Amino acid sequence: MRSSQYLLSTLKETPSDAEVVSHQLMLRAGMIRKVAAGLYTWTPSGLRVLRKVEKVVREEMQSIDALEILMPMVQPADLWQESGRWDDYGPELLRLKDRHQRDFLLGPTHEEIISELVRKEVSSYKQLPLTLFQIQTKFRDEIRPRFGVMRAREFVMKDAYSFHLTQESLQQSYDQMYAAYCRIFERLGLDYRPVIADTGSIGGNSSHEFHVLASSGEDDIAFSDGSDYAANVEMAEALPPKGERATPAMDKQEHQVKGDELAALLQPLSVEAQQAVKCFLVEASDSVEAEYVLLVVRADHELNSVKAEKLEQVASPFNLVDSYTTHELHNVFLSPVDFSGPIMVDHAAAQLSDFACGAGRNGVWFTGVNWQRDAKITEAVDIRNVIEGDPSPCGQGYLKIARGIEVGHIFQLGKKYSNAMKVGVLSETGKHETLTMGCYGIGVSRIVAAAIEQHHDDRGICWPDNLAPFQAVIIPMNMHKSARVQETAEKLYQQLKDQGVEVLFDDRKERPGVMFSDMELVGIPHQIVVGERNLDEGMVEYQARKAGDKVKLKIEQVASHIKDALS
RNA sequence: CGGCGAUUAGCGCAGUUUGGUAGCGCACUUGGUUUGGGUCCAAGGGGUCGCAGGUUCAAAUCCUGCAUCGCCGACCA
Repeated sequence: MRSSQYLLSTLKETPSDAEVVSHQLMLRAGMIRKVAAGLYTWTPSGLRVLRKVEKVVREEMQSIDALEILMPMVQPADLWQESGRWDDYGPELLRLKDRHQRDFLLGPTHEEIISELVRKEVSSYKQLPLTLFQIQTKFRDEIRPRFGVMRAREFVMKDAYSFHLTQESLQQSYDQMYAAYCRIFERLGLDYRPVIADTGSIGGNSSHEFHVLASSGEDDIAFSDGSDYAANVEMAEALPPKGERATPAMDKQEHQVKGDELAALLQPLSVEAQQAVKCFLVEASDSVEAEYVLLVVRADHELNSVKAEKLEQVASPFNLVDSYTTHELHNVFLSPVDFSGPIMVDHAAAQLSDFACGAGRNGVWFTGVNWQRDAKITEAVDIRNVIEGDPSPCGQGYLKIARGIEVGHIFQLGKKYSNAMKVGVLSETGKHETLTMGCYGIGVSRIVAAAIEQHHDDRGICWPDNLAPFQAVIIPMNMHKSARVQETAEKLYQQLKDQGVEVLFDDRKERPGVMFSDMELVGIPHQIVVGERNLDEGMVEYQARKAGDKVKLKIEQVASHIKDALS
């Protein structure tokens, strides 16, 4: 490709609404342009990269015999009514009507459509196991789209679905998919971690997320410094502290306090946050007689609502109740003392003695409170977020916490959808069996942003070879004044093209500085500079975008040198 | 959904307090100059100042409503 015939729309200035570096660079390098909140047009350079990601994903899916299909983005409501998700899904689901006033939706995911396909097309156990995938545009009406294509409303996703007669078969496909995902992220040159994950609203049993480690990530990942253990903080287990609770040494005392901020309130009491607890009022589930459940964690810890929601006593969906609206009591004064309903106490808080807590009256706190004597514990449970330095639940090492960008997620769905949508086959014994399912997603467009988060410097993007929009670029110095330079550049361009190298020939009538900075911004990994300076010796200059040091090459060596660098 | 803020040329912004001819930098076009790291000079094109209504002799500027976008929070794969 000649840059004079290419749309190379680079920007010097950073658009003001781009916060994270990948968003800034994608705009500056002319990869995407915003159409509306969370909606982007992929321009030629951006699309080239997106297609590279798709290519790797597609190849690895094919390598485990997953079959590619393409399902519609617009889906009829009746299938979603059948699975129950028409009602379960919130405003994130964009619903629309056709001209006959029939209900449709823009697909955020495709379990219903694939279930509909498989129940019609697959009728015998002999056709199993079966894995199908597609690379499709999804739509989720995110509350707050941000960070460019990292969290867009419309995005490209690879989604795969597998169908099995037995759990063992599902486990087998799940393991294959897990391995394929590892190969994909390795080939894409990403620093990633598979982590134990929450199954979220899609439901099911086992689940792993694949995270690209980056400070701009939106998820906290906890991982052990002594083993391979890694989990989303939502899921990472906080081990109960060892040892016995100390015996009470203080009497319960009442204190008038000012303000309603925990830290400010503790200071005059001379109580450390580790020696105090905070309480949360949540709706109780039907299995409990009380209306509310009280959740208690140590004041320096954070409540983990994913864990709390899984408690039998707590209503799902998790609903935090504002005690001010219910009892005219500010949340900070909620108290386990004299609370009538179930009191679920985090292990660390349950370990405390002589601690401080709210008194159940506005403006009053207790010190010297002790469990059993002053307040009951219904059950000690794990309902807090782990923090850095906690012992790893795997038993080896301590936890560290890093930010991650979720780029892949695999689930063992079980029979959630196949039951609801009656997906089954006749087994060997002639009996009807409901299938068990797995589903496996990769955020294809998000990967583009994630890769930039990991591969950039102050001049622009530094693409790994497998992702770069072009593999090599030829930058001629003053070609429009020098016939020799032009001739050599043209010759190299032809040679590289003939060898199948994706090469950009910067034949614009621009000053060298402009070309250098544009090509570095766009991030083309291999640069050839053709200039009068070296032509007398029959040489040109080679520079790798990442390493940066310049090497002189004989003109004849260029093509093979680039080929070697790429392999 | 709640709080805050923004909306003026393709991009980044000034002008709004105190109403009176629409500005700057980058980008773009033309000519010249320069040529191994975003040259320099000159000339030029491009705007219903987000939309609608109101006040006024006169509104980018004051008032009202709406829309869009962003940030923080809550929520959510």
